[in-house]
Amino acid sequence: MSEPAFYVTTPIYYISGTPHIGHAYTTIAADVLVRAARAYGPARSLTGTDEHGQKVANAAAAAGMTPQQYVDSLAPRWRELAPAFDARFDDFIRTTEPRHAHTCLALFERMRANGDVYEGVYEGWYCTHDETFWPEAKLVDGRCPNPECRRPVEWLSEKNWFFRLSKYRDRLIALFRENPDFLRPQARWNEMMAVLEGGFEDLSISRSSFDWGIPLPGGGVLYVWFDALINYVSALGWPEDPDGLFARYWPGMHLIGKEIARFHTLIWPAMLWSAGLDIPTRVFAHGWITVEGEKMSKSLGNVIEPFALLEQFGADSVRYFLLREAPFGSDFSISIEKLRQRHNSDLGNDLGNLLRRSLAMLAKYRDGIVPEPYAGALAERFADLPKTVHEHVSCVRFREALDEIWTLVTALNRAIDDRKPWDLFKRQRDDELDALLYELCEGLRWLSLLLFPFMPSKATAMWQQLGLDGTPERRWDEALTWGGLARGTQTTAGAPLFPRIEPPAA
RNA sequence: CGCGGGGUGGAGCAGUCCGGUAGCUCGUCGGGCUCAUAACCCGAAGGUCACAGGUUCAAAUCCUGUCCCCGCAACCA
Repeated sequence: MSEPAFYVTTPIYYISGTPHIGHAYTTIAADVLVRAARAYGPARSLTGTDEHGQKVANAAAAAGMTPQQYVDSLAPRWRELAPAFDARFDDFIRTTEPRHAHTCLALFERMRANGDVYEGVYEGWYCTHDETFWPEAKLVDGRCPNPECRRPVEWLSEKNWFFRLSKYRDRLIALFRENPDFLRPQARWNEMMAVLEGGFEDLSISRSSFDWGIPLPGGGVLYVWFDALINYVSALGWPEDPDGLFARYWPGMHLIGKEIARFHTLIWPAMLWSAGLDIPTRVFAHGWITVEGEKMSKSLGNVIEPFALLEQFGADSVRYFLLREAPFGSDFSISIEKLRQRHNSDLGNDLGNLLRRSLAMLAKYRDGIVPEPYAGALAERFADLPKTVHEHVSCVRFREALDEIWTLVTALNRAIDDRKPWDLFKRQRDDELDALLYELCEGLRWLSLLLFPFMPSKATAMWQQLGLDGTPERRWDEALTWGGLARGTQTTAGAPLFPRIEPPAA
């Protein structure tokens, strides 16, 4: 049974920032989704960088570079992010690429032709230092409300292009009502409904006070957010679609952080409708990672650097922690100590040790050679596991998927204790011993396949210790049938999968 | 009356939408086992589900009110 082509995106990351654990989180989640989708059919993933806007232009100037030189110097560190976490993306888009500008202008023209783009005046109180328009009500004594600024503001007005967003309000409300799964989790859905039921004004979609952006005919540049959202379709080659990617993969789903739900679920669908395109299948807005319950921020100095974490724990342990620790969608807190505990306990003690003790016994009692296939109670009990795991992952319930997988880990560990292979060996109960050893190896093969989306390199290591060729990147409907591990396969116990990490000496 | 999230055994969290024996992980204590990364397995203790009212045969779950914590300027998933 094959499913329709699956397409998932991360947001494009704002290039002048520094990659932190939150970026890694979204990136990893998207990678797991796409890998799991591939177990059943074609799938494609996209990530990239958002490179326009005045902030970038100013930072470039401060660094003594042209904006293009500046973004070119920063792009590599964002490209490194996904591979560092074992996440493989099919495409990486930069908003400064010609293909992107091309799509943006085509979309802009399409919207204008449909009467949804008009010229108007954008004005308000502007703080030059913060480069921000402030609503009258926010001003403090007529000055910039930013406590660290408080400079006088000036009335600015510029002629800009506007998008008739208000026109789509009713249609958006209908979308949210009829398709509650369009935006998950529920808390974000409620929030956006509240926005829809409140005021809903047209959106200024161009800027004329600076020029680092996609130039529009007749002057000015596209507003960064307007430009940014379009990346999801420019990467597919819309509108010409020379490789057929758009036809095949759009619409897809967006994985985002909760703070940008508004752009992705209100503005973006309206833009697509305006241009006559399909809207995303769904948007999942995940929560924030906090440190000791507080938001990560530079000013608090509690930012967790993703690359430092990798050195200590390895990509797979970090991936596992982030997806197992909390239900996907809610905020949760991270700490080195928690990571260490999960690594030692779930991964080292439960999983890694299971592989090791099983293969050690197989080596000791049967020279490491897999015995005759045997299907008993375990085969029956876990027959539906692949389906269950796949359903959880498809619904972005990573934690629940891992919980399910762990029931197999626990069952195998328990089977060893209950049936005491060392005893069977002594008493020469060969059939019982063979049956158990087979179940352990076959169970481990299943674990390797099921865990591959979550922990690709450790799952592959398991696969190889089991004496199997290639990697556990297989179609689940074919590979996950009990008895797939062939008799006579030569296994080789290797180094511990997740070596214990001791706490820092007090 | 700005908006939103949250307050559940020692710690961290599910469960709350669709009321019906309060569950998971870690930690603690006791036992078992010896194949294994001092790992594994079994059992136990420990909670008036923030507080107060209300609805109900029945409320962590629904309604009302109160208290407390956290986000909502920038960086930013």
